Amino acid sequence: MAENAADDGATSEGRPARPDLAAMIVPLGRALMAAEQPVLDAHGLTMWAYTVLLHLEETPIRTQAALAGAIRADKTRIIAVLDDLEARGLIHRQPDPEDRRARLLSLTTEGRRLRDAAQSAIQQGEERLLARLPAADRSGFLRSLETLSALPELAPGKPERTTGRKGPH
Amino acid sequence: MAENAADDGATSEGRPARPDLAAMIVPLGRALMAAEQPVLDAHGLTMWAYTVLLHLEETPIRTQAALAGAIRADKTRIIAVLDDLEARGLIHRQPDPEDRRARLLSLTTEGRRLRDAAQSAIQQGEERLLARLPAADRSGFLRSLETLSALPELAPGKPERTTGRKGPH
DNA sequence: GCAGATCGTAAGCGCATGCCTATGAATTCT
DNA sequence: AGAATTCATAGGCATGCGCTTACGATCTGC
Repeated sequence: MAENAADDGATSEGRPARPDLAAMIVPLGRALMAAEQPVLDAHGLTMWAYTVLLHLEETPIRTQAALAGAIRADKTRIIAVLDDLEARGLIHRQPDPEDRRARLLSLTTEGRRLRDAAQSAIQQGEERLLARLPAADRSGFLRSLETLSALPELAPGKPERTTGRKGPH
Repeated sequence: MAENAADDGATSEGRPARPDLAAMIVPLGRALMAAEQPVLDAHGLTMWAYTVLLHLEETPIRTQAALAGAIRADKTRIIAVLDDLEARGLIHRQPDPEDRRARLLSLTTEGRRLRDAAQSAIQQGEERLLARLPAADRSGFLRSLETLSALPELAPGKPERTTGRKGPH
């Protein structure tokens, strides 16, 4: 295993020993989203709505702007989503007594129930994929994902100035 | 290892032991793409162009339609990309002598050089990310990615009927 | 040789999205 | 009190994309 880079990365600058991370991960994400779609449809949720439900539970969110930032959505774009979720009794949107400009967002019991049901079904489908991995790699894979997801340089940062999407990935 | 799901998935249907795969992978892919962008800019390549260069080398592609399918692009959309790449001497686009409707696509030496340079730079950046993973997990992570990428159910399949993008991820 | 299918190309439609601006309500600073 | 800021909301603009249609050139089957 000289500079031929057997399982080493492309550190040696030659032709790559592996595909680009993005070239593997982005399509993977695409496929996962595609797999989610039917489940979400079955639960009457859009991807945005599901994302909102997920993030409302995970961290205490106070302002809609904060929520929008957290899920990388436009502040003005989640309004309709929230309107819908509220109308269906899945979330509460009460004016903050401390700062009546803001609307306090929280899940209703019904919302939590739906979120749990959808997420459970989704993760069940994902497990079918993970089952394809050698058991030895599986937990490491998940651990690695969680590690990378927590990295600061992966944080939303700041979309510096792009209109709409960019590339194929 | 009861139903409490320590490192097990959400098979037991309760609150999830981990975030959704998509919720971790999609942002990761987004971040990777964002990290690629400056490198591509520096090499004078768009994401589409880079993707084309990558796929032209990897598998012998004969028709533009096949290429478009392989990179999940619209047949009509890569034309401009190919025009540009050809004009810059990075690819050849000769009419197939066997079927003069088709254009044979191939990388020029210059194209291969640029592709190698860009990919090398990109993977170098990716290595910095991978370095954050415990060495024990790293190779397994990459192996898992390659495994999952090769899965048939992750293959482009067929975008069944979506207009533009869909969700937040 | 003619009909139908295929390839590359061009042009247009519709859609989802991000960004910007404006408006009104409420808060904070001076 | 008045000015500046923040929040939620609404509307409009521009972009990137997928899909469809159309067209000419070409290949294939009859």
